[in-house]
Amino acid sequence: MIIHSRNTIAPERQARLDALLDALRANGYRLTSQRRAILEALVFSESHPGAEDIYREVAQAHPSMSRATVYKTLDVLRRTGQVLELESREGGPGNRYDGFKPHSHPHLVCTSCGAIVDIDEDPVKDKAPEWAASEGYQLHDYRVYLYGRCSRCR
Amino acid sequence: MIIHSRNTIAPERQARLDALLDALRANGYRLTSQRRAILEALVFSESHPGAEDIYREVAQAHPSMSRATVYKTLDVLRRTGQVLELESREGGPGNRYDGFKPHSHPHLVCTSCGAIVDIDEDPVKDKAPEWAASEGYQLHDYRVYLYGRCSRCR
DNA sequence: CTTGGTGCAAAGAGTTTGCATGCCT
DNA sequence: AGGCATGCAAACTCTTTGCACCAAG
Repeated sequence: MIIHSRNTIAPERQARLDALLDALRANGYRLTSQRRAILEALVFSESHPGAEDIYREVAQAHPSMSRATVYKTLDVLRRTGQVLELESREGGPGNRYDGFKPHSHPHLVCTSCGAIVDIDEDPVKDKAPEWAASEGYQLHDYRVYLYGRCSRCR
Repeated sequence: MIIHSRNTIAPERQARLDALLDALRANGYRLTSQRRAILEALVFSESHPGAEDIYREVAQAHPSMSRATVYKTLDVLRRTGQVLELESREGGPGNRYDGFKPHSHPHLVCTSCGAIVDIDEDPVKDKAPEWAASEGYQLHDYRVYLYGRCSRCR
């Protein structure tokens, strides 16, 4: 999977990267070169990469990079709410990550090639708290996955 | 996890079990005593059991039961569209299954104890095909998971 | 300097698979 | 009788963990 082709500069991605770095600093985490590389790969990817994708991308510049470091960094980001973890298995093995838009939003997953695209509309967002409350639950988060076949795979 | 307490007869569950048996027969699958037991555990459970829950329930009457048989039977049911597989990891490890209402519908998952309850409203159902089409995807299925803490866990 | 981070390897968990035996149809 | 189903164990994959070494602050 191609993480990104950084031919054109994406200012909003750069801003998001800065915000991520700030968030880690604010939480007392150290900014190692490995972490910077992982954050960069995450934020500049438009394909909702998996841990393995991030590892392969980052390992090019950091040959000694370990998968464990990728997982540990993803764990840090998850705990600080800076990455959205997609747990759907339908788009291939392993979890997928969104570091650019870390708030919950619906995703459309190709069950053939694993491509994932964001959906901008979200009818669940507003209703979810009521539903949860009516069952006595305190809502924390939610996920919406649509499964289908993308145009390229058909 | 308690699969079910069958003190009161649930006619709609029995009807669903019969439909499941018919579906397997219609697809040329053999009805072994193990399969019957697994289907029964699935259909009469109100807790969206995981594979391990089903195994433990069924193993009581079938001491030689294998986990592999549970997984293989779930695979048969999945392929024939007779069970809804919930892949969310937030409610504990392992997939969860709904054999009573095999059509997709939203679920509310307790991230503390893993309890899962059905949500009857579903604003995604109607909108999903449009969203998918607008991205060039052919929609097959979808999932909606709400995560929270149930009243007992708070 | 001090403490948290990294990288390696091994462990872990859930699920799948190969194969000999068994039993449904 | 024939062939799918079962059960055992091993394999597999993704992810987590323990620990010695290293580097950020």
